[in-house]
Order: sequence, then structure tokens, then C-alpha cells
Amino acid sequence: MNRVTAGEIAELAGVSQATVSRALRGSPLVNSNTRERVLRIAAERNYKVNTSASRLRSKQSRTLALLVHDDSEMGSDINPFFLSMIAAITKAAAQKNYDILLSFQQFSDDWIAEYEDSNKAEGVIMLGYGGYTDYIRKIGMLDNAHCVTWGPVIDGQPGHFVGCDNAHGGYIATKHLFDLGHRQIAFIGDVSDDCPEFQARYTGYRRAYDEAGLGRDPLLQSSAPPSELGGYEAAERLIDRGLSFTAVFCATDLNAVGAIRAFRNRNLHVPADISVVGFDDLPSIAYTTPALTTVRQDTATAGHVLVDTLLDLVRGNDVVSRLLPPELIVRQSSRSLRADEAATRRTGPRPTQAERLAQAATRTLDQRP
Amino acid sequence: MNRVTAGEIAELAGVSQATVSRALRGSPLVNSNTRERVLRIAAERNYKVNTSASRLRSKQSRTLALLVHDDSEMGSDINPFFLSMIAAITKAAAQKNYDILLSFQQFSDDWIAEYEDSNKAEGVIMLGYGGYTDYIRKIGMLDNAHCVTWGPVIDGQPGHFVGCDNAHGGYIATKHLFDLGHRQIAFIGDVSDDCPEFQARYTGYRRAYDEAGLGRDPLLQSSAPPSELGGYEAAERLIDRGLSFTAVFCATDLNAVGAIRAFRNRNLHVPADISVVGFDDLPSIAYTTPALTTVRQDTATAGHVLVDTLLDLVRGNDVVSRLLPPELIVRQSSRSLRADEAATRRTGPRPTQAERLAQAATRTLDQRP
DNA sequence: AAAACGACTGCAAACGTATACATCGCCGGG
DNA sequence: CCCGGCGATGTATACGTTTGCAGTCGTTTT
Repeated sequence: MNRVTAGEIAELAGVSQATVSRALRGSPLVNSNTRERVLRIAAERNYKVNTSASRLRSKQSRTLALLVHDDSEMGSDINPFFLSMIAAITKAAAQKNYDILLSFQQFSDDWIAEYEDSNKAEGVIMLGYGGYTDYIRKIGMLDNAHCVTWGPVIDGQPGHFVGCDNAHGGYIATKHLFDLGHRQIAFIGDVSDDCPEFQARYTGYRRAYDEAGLGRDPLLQSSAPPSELGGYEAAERLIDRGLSFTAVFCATDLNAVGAIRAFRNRNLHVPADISVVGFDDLPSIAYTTPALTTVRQDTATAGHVLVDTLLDLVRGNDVVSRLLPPELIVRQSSRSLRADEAATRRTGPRPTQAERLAQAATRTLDQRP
Repeated sequence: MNRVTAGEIAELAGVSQATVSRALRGSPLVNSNTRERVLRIAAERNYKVNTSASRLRSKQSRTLALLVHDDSEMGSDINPFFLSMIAAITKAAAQKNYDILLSFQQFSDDWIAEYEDSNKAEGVIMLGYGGYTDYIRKIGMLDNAHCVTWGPVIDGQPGHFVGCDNAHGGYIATKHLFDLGHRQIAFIGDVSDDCPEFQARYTGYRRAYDEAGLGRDPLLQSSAPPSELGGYEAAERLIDRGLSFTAVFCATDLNAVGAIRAFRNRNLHVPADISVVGFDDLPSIAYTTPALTTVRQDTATAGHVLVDTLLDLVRGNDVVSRLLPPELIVRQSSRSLRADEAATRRTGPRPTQAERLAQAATRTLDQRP
């Protein structure tokens, strides 16, 4: 720890310690010559402001706490999407000269008080508590709590939220498939009440259907927990229903990867027989074959909005929950039916996708976990 | 921020502020009845020690800085393995009552001074600077710097390091393949001087070969940058060399995923024709088919060791760089040749793996990125 | 010429805690 | 009966900064 103090710099510069403090903080009160001299000497001596003293006096910590939810006791890994969010938030905070205090502790009632009352942080950003709405609601009740949560934005819900516009994401994903010429598009995803995000994506899917003016067979929706296995099983159920469909929108990339595996097992090729679109743009999903068309949440923007919103809250400004627009990332897993049909006209008939789908519906499964 | 101070608690408890401080910090000086009363009142009033004041007075921040390397300007994502490390480090620190200050800033010379001199943190843990040995060397020169780096541990290198025993990891991975009956085992990975980690894994691979007492064809080593594409291309080169091999050890899971894709393209099945073992146990790699046998670095232990080492350094204890034992995670991507041979004896002859490999060597590639 | 002003700067008081040192009461040994 | 010692508490100071207030000095206004 540094032994050089503002007092010593003051002595060297021939001014008072107060002037040193003002010069360093860029106060307009100090003469520019004086400021320059002080800054030069401070740099020479490698002086750094003691943040503890500064914070004590100014009563500001210029620090935000970041609480990341962690299921790892329950076996599941931390959502890899979070790494991108954590980095984005930290960088956004750094741009505003705020530090980030990281924690994976279990959430508890007085967690926020713990950090704010002790002057460790001015506010808290919560990541991964989207499903824990009951907890969050409690926090929302604390009017004086400076807390912003990344998660589903629900009208009228107390508290402050920033999230991705999941409905719009579901809409553009599904519309993309319609634009490619698909007419029967299935949906795989968890639409239970616990997961407002997935419900919203489903809502967007239906809106795209409505807009296309096509009848939608409710049996094309297959519910699945947000995991690879969930997607696998949901896809099998879809096939076994014997319905005809040429594309699937999956509420999360994990579902999509599982679905693709299920299709492959039934000898259905992606994207030749079935186009698949996912959601989340999980970084490592890029390693799958074929590369997955998906909906990305722009984490850099999310980080900035989260930090800005929290700082507004801290400063007592009015704050509204905010929805961020997602972005479609087109990769090879979805392809145009129209180009397909043209090709078919040129090359003559081949087994149609419908025939292979019907065939798949009666085939036995190969071994699987 | 809290308005309740130790002085107010003192008044309510009928003691002096000093006694309150002592009671809260568990000093043996204070009578147990008094302590109990003070603690009760403090809890009632929701009192939290002001850390700024505490740190100013005690000159200890009870905080560690965590600097994570970030290439993202250069397009590549942050290594997902880091999320697990970040969480482990943060939890390990929390157990010692230390906070973690997170940063993805560009590394700079006075970064550590910045944090230590300002009393923001007592030390720094660096993640992802394994390749930046020239930078790290500079840090190592600063004797008074409290800095521990996660990365390759090289004898005689200045500075303090904690890392995985990559040589042993390469050894157990390769030995696993020998134990399954394989005799020709290829190696894919970056063995350039820039990457001591990968060199060490290669060393372990060779040690296993030596121990097996088998001649090792140097052409079975195919160099590859640590990416999926690198693995893909390296695997193609292996096939095109026309050598015979039944297994591959890849220096990183990314290479392994690429190699598996290349094999599939050449109609070689994993693990039926070729067994593959990776390294890193990247969380999302679990979504590949088949699930990848790999070598895991135990991040929980790594977190504890990093924190303990850094705290030793801070407290002036002697510190030695430490190697952590990796662990083999067996999944379906590697299988026993012996069981295979037994099955072949039962079911009669089928095209041998060698035949398919030779066939693959002459086949043209299908389209690829 | 006095007064008012503006641009700087210094003085000194907090901020809330930790801790060295002083104090106090009490007990037991000499 | 006194004194040393011990356990428990109080007193007072220092940690290094920020900032309200007062002061200085030179210039402009009346």
C-alpha cells in the first residue's frame, strides 16, 4: 500500500493539501498552472488517491455489486451467456469510473443492505434471477434499494428490470422462417408459468403466425425444459405426432441442439429436411454442425443499459424498465424452401421431405442416453 | 447508505464506541455478556460496519482484484472456461471474507500499483495471461507486487504462478487410450513456443508413449492453432498422410470438436472408427455428439489455491508456484478396442477401420467454411 | 478613494472506525 | 493493609481525504 499522501504532494508543490485534492478532482477553482504542477508532481511520485479515505469522506463508493445466480450445487453449470454479460457490465461500469464487486453468493434478503449500508457498493445488478420472481418481488418492495435485475420485463411488476424483448425475438425468428417460404413451423420451448422469457418468445412466434394469416396447428407446439435433452425429447414427440412441418423455432439454443440431434437420429437432415432457428447465440454452440441460426441478445448494449439504469436509480432519477431489441443471426441451419423448390423443378423429383418425415415417424429410435 | 454508526449502537448499549468495535470484531477483550448485548442491538438496528472507514483505519481492503484477459476487440470470444474459474475464485475469496473486484481492462504496467496503492485491493489474480509471458515477466520483477497468475508453471520463471499440470493431463489422456487397447494414437495441438501449456500436454503424450514401450511415429503429430478450425484442418492433414491410427488426443476440446467434424466429413465415425480425447472440459462441449472424453481442470480447487497463494503473498509468507492435478472425464467418444475385437469375433468380419481410413484418405472433401 | 468583486487558495472540520494507552474495580498474595 | 495483576472498559488519536468557509490579493465599479 502506498505511503505517499496528498499532504506530501502538497508540500512538494508548495500548496495546501486541499488544493492538491481539488487539482486532482478537476475542480474549476484551481488555477491551471497550479493544477498542472500538482498533476506533474503527483505523477512523478506515483501518487494514487486513497480510495478508502475518499469514500469515507465523500460517502460514495463508486462501486456497483454484481450478483450472479449460481445453481452449481444442483449440478447445472452457470449459464455461459452470463460470462458475456459479466464482461459487458464490467466494461460499461469502467467507462463510468465505477468498479464492479462480484459475487456468486446465495441471494438473501439483506444482501443489498449488506452492500449498500456498509458503503461497499452504491447499487446491485442481479443476473440470473429471472425465474426467481418471488424473490425479486420482495426486493422491488424495498423502495430505497438500488437494484436492477436482468430478466423478463413484465408490466406492472414492482422493481426495476432490463431485459431482452423476447416477444420480438420470437417474432423475427419465426418471420425469418416464413420469409424463407416455410408454412408449417413448429415451436419447441418451455411455456410454463415459471419462465416468462420463453412464454414471450412463444408469443412472438404466434404473432408471426397471425401476421402471416395462416392457421396454426396447436399440436406444432412441443413443451420442453430448457436443456439439450428437453429439446431432443420434444422433437421426438413432434415427429411422432405425424404432423407435417418444415421448420422449428426453438426457445433456446440448448433445445435446438437437442432437436437437431433427434432429427439426425431419425434420418432427417438439418437444414436439408428441416430448418432450425434457436435463441441466445450461446458462444460454444457455434461449434455445432450445422451452425445454428439464432437470435442474439446484444450483451454490450445490455451492459450499458443495466449500468445506466442503476446509476439513474442511485442518483434518484426516474427509472423505467427497458426492453432491448434482439438481433437475428442467420447461419446455415435455416434455408430457403423457395430456392429448394426451384432446384427440385430443375433436377426432377426426389423423395420429398414429407415422405421422409412420415418415414421417420414410424422408425424406431436408436440408442440414446 | 446507512446512517447508523457504531457510536449510536454504543449509546444504546450503554458502552463506548470502542467496545462496540471490539465486540463486532470478536476481540477477546470484551466480556461475553457485553458482546452479546452489543451484537443484539446492532442486529436490531441493522447496523453494518462502514467499510470505508474500517479500511482507512486498518489499512486493509480485504479485497482482491481479478483481471481477466479479453481479446474481444479481436473478435474472439472470452474463453468460456474462465467463467468457471471466475466463479471459483470469487467463492474461494468469499470464504476468506475477501471481496473480488472484477476487471476486463487491458493490462498495463501500473495496473497493480493502481489497485494496491489506492487501497482498492491487496493483490491481483490474473486470468488468461498465460500466453503473455513477457508482460508477466515484468510483473514478476516487481518484488513488492502482490500478483498471482493462472497459467503455465515454468521452472525458474520470476513471478508467482498457479496452473494445471498439463503434462500429467496429457499423460493420463494418452494412457487412457493405451489402456483401451489403442496402439497408434495421434496428437493434435499447438506445440509452438508461444503456448507452454500445449507443449506440456504434448510432453505428457510422449511420456505415455515411452512408458508403453512403443515406437512413436512423429508424423502422428499434427500442429493446430487452438480453435475448432485448427482441429478440423489438422485432422484432415492426419488422414491425408495415409497413416494408420485408431485414436487422437487433442490438446484442447476446440481442436477435438473440429477433428470430429473432419472425421465425420470423411465418413469416419467417432468413436466407432476413431476414439477422441480432448482437454479442458469446456462446459458447452457437452452438447456435442458424441459426448467428448476430456481432461478437466478442477476449477474449484484452482480457485482456492489461487486465493490462498495470493493471501500468502500478501501476508509475506513464502510462496511457491503450484501445479494442480487434472482429472480424466470419460465419455462415449473413446471406447475399448478390445471389446471391439471381441464383438468382431462374434459377429464376423466387417470393413475394418483401417480400410475405411484408407478410403477416407483418397476421398474428396465436401464443402466447408 | 472606498467598496465590491472575482479568482484563487488555505484553514479546519468532518467522515466512522480501529487501537494504543489510560483507567477502573476487584481479587489474591504477601 | 497494601500492592501487583488481571479483566474489562473508556479516552483519545490517527487514518487521508473532501469541502464549507474564510481569507488574500489584484482588479473593477461607483
